Amino acid sequence: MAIDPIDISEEMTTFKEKLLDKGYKSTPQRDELVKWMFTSHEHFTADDVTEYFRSKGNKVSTATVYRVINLLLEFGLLIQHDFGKGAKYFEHILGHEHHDHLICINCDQIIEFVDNGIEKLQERICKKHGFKIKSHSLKIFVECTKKNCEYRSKD
Amino acid sequence: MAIDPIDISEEMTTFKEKLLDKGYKSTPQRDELVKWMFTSHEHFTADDVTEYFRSKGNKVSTATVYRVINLLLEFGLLIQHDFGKGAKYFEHILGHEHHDHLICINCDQIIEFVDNGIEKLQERICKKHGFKIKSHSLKIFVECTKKNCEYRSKD
DNA sequence: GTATGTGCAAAACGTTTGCAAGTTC
DNA sequence: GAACTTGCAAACGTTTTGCACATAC
Repeated sequence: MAIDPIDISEEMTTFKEKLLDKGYKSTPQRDELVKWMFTSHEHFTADDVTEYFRSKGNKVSTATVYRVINLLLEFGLLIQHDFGKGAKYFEHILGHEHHDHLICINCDQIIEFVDNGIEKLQERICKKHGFKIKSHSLKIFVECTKKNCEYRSKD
Repeated sequence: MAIDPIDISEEMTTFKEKLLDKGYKSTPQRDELVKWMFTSHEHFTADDVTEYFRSKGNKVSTATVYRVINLLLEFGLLIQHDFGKGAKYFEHILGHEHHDHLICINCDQIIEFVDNGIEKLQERICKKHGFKIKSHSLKIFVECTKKNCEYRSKD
């Protein structure tokens, strides 16, 4: 799939500002990793990142990958998902309106969708219970229609 | 909190029938563990179970606890949740209509709620995308109002 | 020059598995 | 007694951490 390049220069600036703000330093590793994560069009795991850089011949240590991810989470520039597939999945927030996910229980397919009904529902429920909303996560587990996915459509 | 005892005898029978059905055997460990899980009014982790039995002086091995949990999941008598708190949480299905969760991001409080709007929403979305619904999970992350929970209400 | 970041290997965590000994049917 | 279950410890996959060395400011 062709990647239509997003302009991430503004967000890179935000990132660097946040770094300095907190007394952290700008390094080539952080730059490269953050650039990759901001440009990624998919949900990715820590391992995806490491593997990508390894395959390009640029070694990054797992530790650094996780440290950068945690930095971005702290800055609110990355969102974490738990799709029940073992590892955590991440996704940057650039130009993404809030969305939820359809997850195939058999294969790795994850589809995003947006539905305004949920936002209203969420507000209604939190108002009723008197809590302060921070975020929500709606996952609908489905069986998808990919050809390579029929293998467990028993029951 | 006083526990109002539920009658689980019917479900214990179901459990034993399913065991025999699949050529598995009934053992004292399974009985005790399943009884505890069916009687539990809370979401629990594998560790909660192990700890409970240890504290009572009845040793159970972690392996057996996990094996029983997986058995109940296989039988559809237990539901698994991922609340982003590290370990998996489990909950029996007895007398529980489907519900979703409010999760405090700071403390361990998890509140259940029922809202019919979600069911309709779920159907609408799956119909639109042409997938077969298996289940859904709506989690609303909030900050709760427990006294022991104010400690991270900054930002 | 000091504080912070990196990479490595080791540890930590929740969960699963191989195997010898014990139980159930 | 054949098949299944248990408990232990070892293995697992993901994520974190301690530490010596390297880098940014």
